[in-house]
Amino acid sequence: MEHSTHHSTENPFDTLNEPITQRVITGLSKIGIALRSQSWQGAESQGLTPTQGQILALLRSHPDQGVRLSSIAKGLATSAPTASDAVSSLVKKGLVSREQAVDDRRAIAIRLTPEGQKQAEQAASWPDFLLSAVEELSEEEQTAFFRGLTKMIRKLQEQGKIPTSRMCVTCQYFQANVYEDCDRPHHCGLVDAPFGDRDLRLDCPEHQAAQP
Amino acid sequence: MEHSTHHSTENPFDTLNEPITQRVITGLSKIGIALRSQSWQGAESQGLTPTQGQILALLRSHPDQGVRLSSIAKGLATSAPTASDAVSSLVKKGLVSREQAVDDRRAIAIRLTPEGQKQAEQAASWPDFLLSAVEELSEEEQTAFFRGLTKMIRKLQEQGKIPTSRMCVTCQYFQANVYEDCDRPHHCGLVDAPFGDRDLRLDCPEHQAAQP
DNA sequence: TTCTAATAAATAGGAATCCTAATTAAACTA
DNA sequence: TAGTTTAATTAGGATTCCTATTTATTAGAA
Repeated sequence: MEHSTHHSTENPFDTLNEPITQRVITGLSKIGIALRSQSWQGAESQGLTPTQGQILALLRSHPDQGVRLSSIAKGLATSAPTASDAVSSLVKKGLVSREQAVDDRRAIAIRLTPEGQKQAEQAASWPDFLLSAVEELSEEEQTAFFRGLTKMIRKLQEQGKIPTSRMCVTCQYFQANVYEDCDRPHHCGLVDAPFGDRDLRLDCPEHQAAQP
Repeated sequence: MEHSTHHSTENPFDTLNEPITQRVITGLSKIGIALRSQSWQGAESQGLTPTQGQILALLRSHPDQGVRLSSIAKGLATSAPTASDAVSSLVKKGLVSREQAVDDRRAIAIRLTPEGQKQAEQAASWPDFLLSAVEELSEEEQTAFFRGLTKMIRKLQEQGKIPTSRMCVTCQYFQANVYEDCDRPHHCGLVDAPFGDRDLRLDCPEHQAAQP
């Protein structure tokens, strides 16, 4: 009765407590509150709003070509008008340029200006207020936490509740669990090397979408 | 060279990848985007805004006495004016009442009306859109994830980056790691029973703040 | 006691967010 | 070519969000 039968019903917490799934959701909601309130603090110090800062950060992570307005709206999970407003503000501030897209004359290509480039650097780093909190976890805990996060994000993407991002697990170069090695069971066909859960990426520039 | 030296530098991901802490932060930011966009969807279907819905939910979890405006502002990590505006909207909609506080004539006591009671029920459940994502994790993964979440939230609270909530780990009834039992090492002095990480609460109505 | 902070909330004012609906222009498609 | 879809903007309205200010009340100090 000491080491093995712990999931018995004698534990008052089993009946008093909300299910753990519910408490995980509560916890994530609290992180959400922190993210919301800190996004204001981070952005305002730069004279930006959260949306504006997030647009700069998004442009920074897609440096190749100009980005469509619709991509921005999708990436931030806002409506097109909201994205358009924010881009207008950024143009007014000289951080971003609106250009004709070459391949579609309805569309625009949004790019960072040199000044925007600089600001984007800073804007992308506001979530680092979480760093010290993440560092409270041991390496193993971080890996486990990250794996859970990856699974959840993937599911949310499948459900259309979160913008799709360039994750390993949805990449054509990715082969899951092809090696015996517990630490590095996966294979990336692009760099042609094995890797593990803790190496998974959530937003890889080299991502090529796989067939579902 | 197969099972033990996995943290060698031969793994291209060790050098190519961002550190895992950074990717955890990226993942949490993505969850944050989901929370923001879904909070609109959840609230709008009720004719509310996210802030308004969150206020209803907060009032619901403090059913005893009327709640101060300042508590609401703190709990939602907004400024007092924002909270005041949202409360005014709720009063206009008949979901909430503003009363004189009995002990302090400057202060107000905010309460749910019967109609607000009903709406609060619904408003509190919008984060359940995460449920199916959390259920992607095994029981063990959920527990590990929850433990990580708890640690992070505690740290964020210490740093004042998140509103303090009524967590076990900051409660005077809580004694950490007093038992050998790995599954239930902690003790709750209120119900006088051992419990484990997966039973920890983030918002316990019986919470009594401990001395730091 | 009386004067002076400190606190609780509301108000003012302004920029931005957020939505839906409607508009304009261009690109597919039958 | 006509009709539909798509990309983006505009319009309009409620809300959010901030800081700074105002009013009332409480608490502390001389």
